[in-house]
Amino acid sequence: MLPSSTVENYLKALYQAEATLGEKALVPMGQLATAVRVAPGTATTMIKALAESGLVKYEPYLGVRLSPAGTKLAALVLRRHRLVEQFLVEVMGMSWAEVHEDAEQLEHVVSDRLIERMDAMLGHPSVDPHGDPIPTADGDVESHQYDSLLTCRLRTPVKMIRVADQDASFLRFLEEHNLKPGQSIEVELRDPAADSVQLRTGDDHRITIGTKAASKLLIEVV
Amino acid sequence: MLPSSTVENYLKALYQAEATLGEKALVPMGQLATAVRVAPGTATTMIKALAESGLVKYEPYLGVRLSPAGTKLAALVLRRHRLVEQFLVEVMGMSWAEVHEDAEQLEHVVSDRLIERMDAMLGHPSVDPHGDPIPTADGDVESHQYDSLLTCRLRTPVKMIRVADQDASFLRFLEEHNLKPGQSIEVELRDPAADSVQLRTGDDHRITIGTKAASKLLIEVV
DNA sequence: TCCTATATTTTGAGTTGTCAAAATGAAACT
DNA sequence: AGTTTCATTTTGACAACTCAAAATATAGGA
Repeated sequence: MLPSSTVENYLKALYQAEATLGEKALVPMGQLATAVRVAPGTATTMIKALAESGLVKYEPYLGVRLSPAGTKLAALVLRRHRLVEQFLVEVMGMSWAEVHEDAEQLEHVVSDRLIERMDAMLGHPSVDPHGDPIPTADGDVESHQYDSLLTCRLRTPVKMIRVADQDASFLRFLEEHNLKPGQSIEVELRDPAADSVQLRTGDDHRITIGTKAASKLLIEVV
Repeated sequence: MLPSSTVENYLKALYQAEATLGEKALVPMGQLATAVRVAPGTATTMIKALAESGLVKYEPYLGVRLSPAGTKLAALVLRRHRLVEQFLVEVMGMSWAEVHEDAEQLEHVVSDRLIERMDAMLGHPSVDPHGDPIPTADGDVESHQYDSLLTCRLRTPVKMIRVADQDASFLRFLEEHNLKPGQSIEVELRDPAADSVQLRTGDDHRITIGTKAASKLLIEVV
């Protein structure tokens, strides 16, 4: 029984929620319902069905967690999503700000044959345009823990690795200021009162962004 | 109200049935049901709904015909299908025998933005890998009437234009014998008793095929 | 015309995924 | 402990799509 697009979306949402909530945590129903954009009761119904088929572990009133089988399936959906995004940017010349919506649809229909063809054309990339890691065909992911521009040391050169947000207008903003994976950056100042973070980019531009935005830009010390 | 994949498939099937049945003919329910692979009663139900929303004209017990609105919608589905096929062959290097299934899925989810990007990358092609014409973004198609290898004059050089069949194994057979659009061919002999047609191709190979196969190879006198 | 074969439609039912709103459980604050 | 608050689950209903099988219409032949 291959999973419907709907099921794939639930699994993907759980996978991503677990990634930010931490491994062992249960994902609360409300959060899941919000993520897949359905009413709370709908999520409950769906999750009970998924628990029935062994893709998740469901603890009534507490939350859900992916089973090993569910985790693998979710990783494969994410693999398709991210390879498609990389393909749309690298091969089709689209902007990284506009590929998410298309990938969201395509991830459910691209065949194995097609996805492996894309993978080969792209030279088996390890990350997508946003720096998100691409799971292997077996569902394995290399997961690192990165600091963000909110938590890294001041006045220390770092390199941008990943953007933890898919919002198109945010990505367009980043693109305009050349804030994409690979860019070198230094945090000059953080002002908690102003809720702001001042940056200097490798190409010597200065930008001030909010702390919430800063927390979404993941980096590595060079 | 944008049409579901299911509706798009019904419209597409009607469009193609009308193309082979002739313009004014009504498509019988049984034929439609077979084409979309559902039980006869299912097709009746669906068609009544489509008639309700003005996409088809339904004559109980006689058959269905696309309305102008339905025709346009169907042509756009076909445009997406054929551009995707051309893309899979030209850009992704897939065989023309294996692109149909993938295109069948992708045609329902590729966005306008993406399909126009493909169209541009391909240089606005007028036909797909099988020689089928690609409708414009307005839903206009250039439709020619071609002779086939079954009906053309004997011992007269002709050029292959189009294959009127998407069956993967048939296409693989054609590929093996270099029988694709553009190839020049001569019919040497037709043997009604043996139900066969003998060909000589431009690269000087001889092949004998059945009349049914021959009728699917559309040609033009050079 | 009558009868039969075939195509089509109707009926009753099932599946998947969804919602709104009522009911209930858990937690939190006096 | 009692009560309010919030999240979660239950309930009843609906929309889209499907089928099998019964009922009916049409067309063709005797």
